[in-house]
Order: sequence, then C-alpha cells, then structure tokens
Amino acid sequence: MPSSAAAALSGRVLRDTEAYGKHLFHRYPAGRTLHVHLGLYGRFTDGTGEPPPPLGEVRLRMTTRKHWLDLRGPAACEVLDPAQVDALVARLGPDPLRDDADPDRAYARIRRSNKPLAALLLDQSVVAGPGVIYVTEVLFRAGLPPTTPGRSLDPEAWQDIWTDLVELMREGVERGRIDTVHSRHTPEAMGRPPRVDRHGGEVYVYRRAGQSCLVCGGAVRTGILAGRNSYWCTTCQPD
DNA sequence: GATCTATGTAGAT
DNA sequence: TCTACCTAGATCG
Repeated sequence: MPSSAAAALSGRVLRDTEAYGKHLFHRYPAGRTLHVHLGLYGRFTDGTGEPPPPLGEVRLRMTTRKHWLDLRGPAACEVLDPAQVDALVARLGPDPLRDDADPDRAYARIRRSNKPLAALLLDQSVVAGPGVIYVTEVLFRAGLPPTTPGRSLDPEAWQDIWTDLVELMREGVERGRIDTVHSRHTPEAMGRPPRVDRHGGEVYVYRRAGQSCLVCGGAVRTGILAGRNSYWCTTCQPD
C-alpha cells in the first residue's frame, strides 16, 4: 500500500466489512474504503498476542489488543473513495453468496454469447466470485462440458447451475475449503479412495487430468480454455 | 537450491 | 492471445 494510503488508515478504527465477488472492502470513517483483492498469490495470516516481526513484504497489518492480521502478495490493496467503489462493483456480475444477487442478469449475458460456458462463468462481469475450481466442478455436476456454448444453455440448466453455485459456495464459506463431491457420488461409495485436492477439498475433476473419473471410471481430460486449465470427463459431460 | 506452478486479472500486442 | 505482477508451497535434480 502506498504510504499515502497507509497514512489515510493508520490508527483508524474499522467500521464494517463487505465482500463482493473476489473483492473485499473494509470501511473506515470519512468514506474511506480499503479494497483488497488476493489475486493469485494473496494470503492473510493471523494470530493472537504480539504480532511477529514482519516477514517478507507485508502489505497490510491490522492489530487489536489481542489479535493481529497480516496480508502478503495481494493483487490489490488500496484505499478507494465511494465513487471508485461504486465503479468497481458496477462492473461485477451477480455474486452467488449475496442475497441481492440477480441470476437473471448473468443468464442474459450467457444466452447471447457463443463463448464456452467455462469462460463465461469465470468472467467476473458475468458472475462474481467463482474461480476455476468452482466453475470446473459445477460444470461436472451439471453434466456439461466446459466447451458448451453459452447460447445453448437453456433456462432450467442455468437455474440448476446457479442454485448449485449458491449451495457449494455457502458450504465453502462454512467449511473454509472447497468440497464438491456429492453424497451419492462419494469416492467411498464408488469403492475408490477419496481424492483430496492440495487446497484441502474433495473434488471430482479439478486438477485430476489423466486420472479416472470418480463416477464412471473414465479418464479425466484436460485442456486450456480462456487461458485457464480446464478439466472434464467426456463420459459424464458429453458434448 | 533451483525451478515450477497456481483458488487471478490488467494491460499490452 | 500473451505477459507481467507477486508469493509460497511443491517438485526436481
């Protein structure tokens, strides 16, 4: 954070916090808002007692009498005024984790696009929040390949995907990890050992290229879509 | 110890 | 479509 931004917040008391998609907002007095986006590498660490000496580049440190919180590697850590916050939120699609989300707004974008569904769902101006794990897994659960053109998605299929995103992401917040493996499709039920992603969650196809599908046993396929790794099962997600 | 990779996105080409 | 950004854990040799 530039020193001017640090000066704007240093010593101030945090009033409120809010998340919109992958963006975190901390509200401070006088309309000042700290905006944090973790990007690919950003990470918070926290603890109790005296904060440790800063290790590496600490972009933000928050403290109370009992707790401390450090932020390293974020894509964004900046102070915005209300107009800048409004502009940022205005370019985001509906967030499945928010009560004010309007899934019809996302579907209007999807149904008039020929782009692959995976690319559309990763586009934060279409849907705000889901990353490549949720998008990969929700498409598996829907039985649709990531290459499905947005235009071909019917309203019922979109409703199912949206509902699934809401449920999976709420569960992710509660558990602090991404689990997408449905009870009736558990690896245990399929007679195979559970596969825990290195991020700590159980998933069907994400980063499982070449391994066997947990549901049908076929090989999980991988490819690059919209610049991101994509994974799917050609049997469970037929064209 | 060096190199690779990645829950992402903005900006250049 | 490509590249840079930036950090840390995984993987390689």
